[in-house]
Amino acid sequence: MPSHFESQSIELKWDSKWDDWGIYRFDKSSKREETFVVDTPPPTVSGSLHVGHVFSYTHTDVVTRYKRMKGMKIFYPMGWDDNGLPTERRVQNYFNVRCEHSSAGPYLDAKSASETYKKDDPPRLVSRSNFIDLCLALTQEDEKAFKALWRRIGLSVDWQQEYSTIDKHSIKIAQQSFVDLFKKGHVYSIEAPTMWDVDFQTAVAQAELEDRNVAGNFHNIRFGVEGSDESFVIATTRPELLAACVGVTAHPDDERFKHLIGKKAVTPLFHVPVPIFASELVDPEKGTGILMVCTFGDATDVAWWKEKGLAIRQIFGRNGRLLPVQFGSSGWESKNAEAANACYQQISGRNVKQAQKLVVEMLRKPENAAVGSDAPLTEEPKPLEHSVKFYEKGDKPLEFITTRQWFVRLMDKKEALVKKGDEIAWYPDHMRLRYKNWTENLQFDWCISRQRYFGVPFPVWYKLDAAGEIDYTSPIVAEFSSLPVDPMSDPAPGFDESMRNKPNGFVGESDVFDTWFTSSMTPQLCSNWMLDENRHAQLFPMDLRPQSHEIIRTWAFYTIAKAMLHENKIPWKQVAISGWVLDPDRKKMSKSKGNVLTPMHLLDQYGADAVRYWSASARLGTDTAFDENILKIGKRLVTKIFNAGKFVLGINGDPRPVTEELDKAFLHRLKQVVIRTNASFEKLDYATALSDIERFFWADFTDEYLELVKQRAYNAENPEGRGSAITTLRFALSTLLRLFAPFLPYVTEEVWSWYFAGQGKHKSVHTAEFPQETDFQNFNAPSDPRSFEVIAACRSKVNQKKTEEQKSLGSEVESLELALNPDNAALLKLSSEDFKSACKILDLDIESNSELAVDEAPRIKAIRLK
RNA sequence: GGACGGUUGGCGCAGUUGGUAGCGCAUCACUUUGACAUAGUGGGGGUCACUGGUUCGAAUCCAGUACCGUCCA
Repeated sequence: MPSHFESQSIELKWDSKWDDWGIYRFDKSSKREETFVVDTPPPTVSGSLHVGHVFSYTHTDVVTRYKRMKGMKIFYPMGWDDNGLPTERRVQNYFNVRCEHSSAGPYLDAKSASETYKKDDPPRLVSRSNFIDLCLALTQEDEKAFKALWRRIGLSVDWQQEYSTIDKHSIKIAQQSFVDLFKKGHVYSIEAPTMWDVDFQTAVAQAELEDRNVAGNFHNIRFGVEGSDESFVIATTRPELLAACVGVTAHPDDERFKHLIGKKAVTPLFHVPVPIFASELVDPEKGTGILMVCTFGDATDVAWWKEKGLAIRQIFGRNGRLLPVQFGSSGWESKNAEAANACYQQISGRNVKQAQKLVVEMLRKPENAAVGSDAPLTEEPKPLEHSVKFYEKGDKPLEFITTRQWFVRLMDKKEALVKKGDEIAWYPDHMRLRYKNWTENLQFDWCISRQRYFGVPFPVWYKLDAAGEIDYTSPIVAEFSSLPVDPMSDPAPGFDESMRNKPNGFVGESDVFDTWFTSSMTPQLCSNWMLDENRHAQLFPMDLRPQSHEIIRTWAFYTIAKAMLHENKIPWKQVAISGWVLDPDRKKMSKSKGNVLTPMHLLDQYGADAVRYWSASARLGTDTAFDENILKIGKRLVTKIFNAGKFVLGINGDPRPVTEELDKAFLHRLKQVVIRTNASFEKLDYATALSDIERFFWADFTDEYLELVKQRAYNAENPEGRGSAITTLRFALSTLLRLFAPFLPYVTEEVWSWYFAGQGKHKSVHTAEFPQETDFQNFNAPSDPRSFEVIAACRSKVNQKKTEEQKSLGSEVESLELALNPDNAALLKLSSEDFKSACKILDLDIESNSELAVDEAPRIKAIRLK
């Protein structure tokens, strides 16, 4: 036996042995009911590694290891979420490259791209396929780092079930999903106002939005009323949209504006007549109580546009700059086109900020008024803070821009989706409310088109008419059998490649799927949905879905939606929500705050088991401030297990039947812990299980029982008593190692290997049976389970005395007269030899005293210390 | 503004169906005793955020308030 626990070498040793033995490999022949299937949310590999990863993935592993020891066949895959914008951004920065649809340059492989990298050079343009190759190359590097971490913390993943959300198989399943939804009528494409990020130049979905409070200004602007001298003042935070104004609205009950409803307003600067209508959505308290409706300031503008059939005046382009517009032409009527165009000339081509500044300047000029001779801006802009929608990864406010996008129809299925969520068991239960609230408040169908490159392509082409115009009304969708396809390089069915981009030919859909469109298929990616019926039946629905709470609206929601739309099923039976790791000041860790902790140095310093201990001591759903102290405690526990194992297995002698009252009473207590631990695990409450096991191990086993039984275990003159102790010690150690195994796989395996691996059929503790109540059926019950507590209380009394007298605990007691309640006295007599030897008492007199209550501590009547 | 979670010794947390407050860390004193000083023994430290209510009895149940956090608008 080694004298010290060297975590790093022991981790390496077992990681490679487990791999050789294949103990985590999935048994393909297992039946569904004996299989435990884990859906691992693949981490985004382009994100940085941090302790949060270790934290939540350990939770899954602990539960999975428990299930494995309970005899379940485990399916535990690992995936990498590669595709999507985060990877594109990382690749752009890492190699200093850019990609556009039309771009082409000399081909750069990853090696030459990094060798020729120069920070200050302008980005190098590469072709779409070149860019994708670079993305693939970099994600493969990132995967290696993640995989090394997963192995280091001992995740019991079956590495033969590894996948990436951008590999051929995943592309095929994701495209199958689209084709299936298309055939069922659940997807549609439409040209409509869509939330658009002007920097990334892509559409985004509701789930990717973030409300941010930003500083803005209320601008009060005077509008005219057509055919009169009358005027009124609207308030807006977005004066730059004045040229896009298509209406004016006030609350129907607002007496100030009632007489205007039905008339036409005239805008300043551009002199455009627009309808004035009433709407309940207007808050009369806000601003001036009357406001302008534009193409499109926000979601309410979109709603009014739809409801009132307003005009569309799109002034912002996809790059967030103002498009050229000709007032006086059709759709751009103006009462003074010349003045309007003169004003617009100044802002055309500008971005939002510049345009706003210029418009405000123009509004200060009286000659731009719609009516009267005062400046249209009636007072200085009033600063305010208001909430604005951003793409969660973006820096500029989103614009609503009219573009053609594919959508999954969800708005008509909210009720059914809520019902599906209720069929799933959520841990902790209150997390189901997050799902429910999100689903009920859904406002838009799911926009799944992204104008990006590194993603799964739509399996879609469009016909071109004789004039070369795209016909969007009857898209050509690939057949299942032809998948995967890339419509940008594969010709549409029925066409030859030479007909691409030609009149009467075809064009490929250049957009890719929202990354969630693929990520929401992880259960089906693993079960080979539509490709292997048996495997799908064996693995789907899955048992456990672990994830964190901020992605309930995305990952959980979309996955539930997909499973419902495809097969009207739930994707998993249980969802376990891990909390967040906060920094020591209870603040969320984020790159921008610079408070992100990486895990590797912690693993080096404390060992994988200690890091796992820290993770597993946090309950599901609870956010935890990072506390290095817990790692120290974990490391101490590992050392203690190592030493206790060394001690127990270092005692030689023949095991014999358990006959001693102390041993029986101790085993009885151990049995209670086993029962409680199983119950906790069944509720996925691994944290309570760990704390129960730990407390029992430390207090009852090492501090109490080991000390009490030590002398008897060494006593060759009492073979029965010694054999009883050895049986009890080994059984208890074996049980405790197995109880700890899901949490601390390395130290338990190490100690297990010294003795137990050679004894039974299990060379690894991780494939041994998890302890259960029936393990104890061959042991006789103690006379009274309380005898353990009674003897412990007596020992404590003697220890107290020795400590008071500043004696060592190993010092001898010449004589002791101890008074106990009569029942307790009888119990102590059953184990008085253990008591005497443990406390080094030479002469013991036990007095039965009926004045003492059963739960009262024993009383020292007389003691003589040596 | 809506929903959810939290508030227990200096710090981090447990407290299952209401019955005299627990654990770990830290702290103080002591002890090297056949695994472990990364240890052991003993001690000190809390009117369980606040206000009402139900009850013989409330950290626990009910109502409200305050503060912190998260999610959503």
